[in-house]
Amino acid sequence: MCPASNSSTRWCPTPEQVMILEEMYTRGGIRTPNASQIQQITAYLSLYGKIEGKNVFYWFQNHKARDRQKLRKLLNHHHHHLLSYPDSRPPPVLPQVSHYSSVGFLPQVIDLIYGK
Amino acid sequence: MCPASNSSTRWCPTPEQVMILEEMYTRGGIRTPNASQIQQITAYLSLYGKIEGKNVFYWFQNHKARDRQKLRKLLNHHHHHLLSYPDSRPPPVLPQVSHYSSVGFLPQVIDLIYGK
DNA sequence: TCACTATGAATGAATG
DNA sequence: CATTCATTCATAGTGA
Repeated sequence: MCPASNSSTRWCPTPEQVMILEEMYTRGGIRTPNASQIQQITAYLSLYGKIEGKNVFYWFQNHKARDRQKLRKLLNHHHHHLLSYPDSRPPPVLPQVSHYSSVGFLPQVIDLIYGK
Repeated sequence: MCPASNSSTRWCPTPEQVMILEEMYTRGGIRTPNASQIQQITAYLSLYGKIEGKNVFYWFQNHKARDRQKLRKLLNHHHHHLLSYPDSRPPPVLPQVSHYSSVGFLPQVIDLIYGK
């Protein structure tokens, strides 16, 4: 979020800018805008506040990366499998890790702690 | 501390979880666990209380970052004149484009948003 | 209630 | 693109 007193050096998008960016991402399907797209988007968003091309560039990169991040989004809820979800659930790209046997995984954690 | 009955929004690690995490950090040397490590750690720590993968992820990120931060300030205190600003890096790789016509670009952005 | 600290969470910016 | 780093926001806990 953007503090009122922005003494920061990094870009701080306004709510409108975020809204538009997300709209472009979700509804527009934009993932990796090219140079001219970035330029146009930047020009448009600058109507709502200071912004540069690199901000747009990074925003899409980060958004896409975190959208499908194996961390935080997929690592989390292990199986909320079938629960009356009529639609297509998010891609189960679960970082399929070894099923640890009830006897096997504890030692693995020990290894994690003390190095292997 | 963690309240027994938490209506909290954010993760509140139990003392055991913190202890184990710090053990992994210091003795195990774990700094940035990968996806499968995070999974295993999460599974193990869930024996001591509710926890998700992202909590583990963030815990290590923060712990490492604050270690660096501490070290940085320490170094800064000793020779603060030598410490460089974080922004002394090469300019971001920017798809720099020239110019857009002030009349023509807005409709194009609309197209970008809603598809063309 | 306010000030302050520790720390979980988030995200912009980079790097390789 | 994935991964990591730096910095900031947000909030629980605490003391006065």
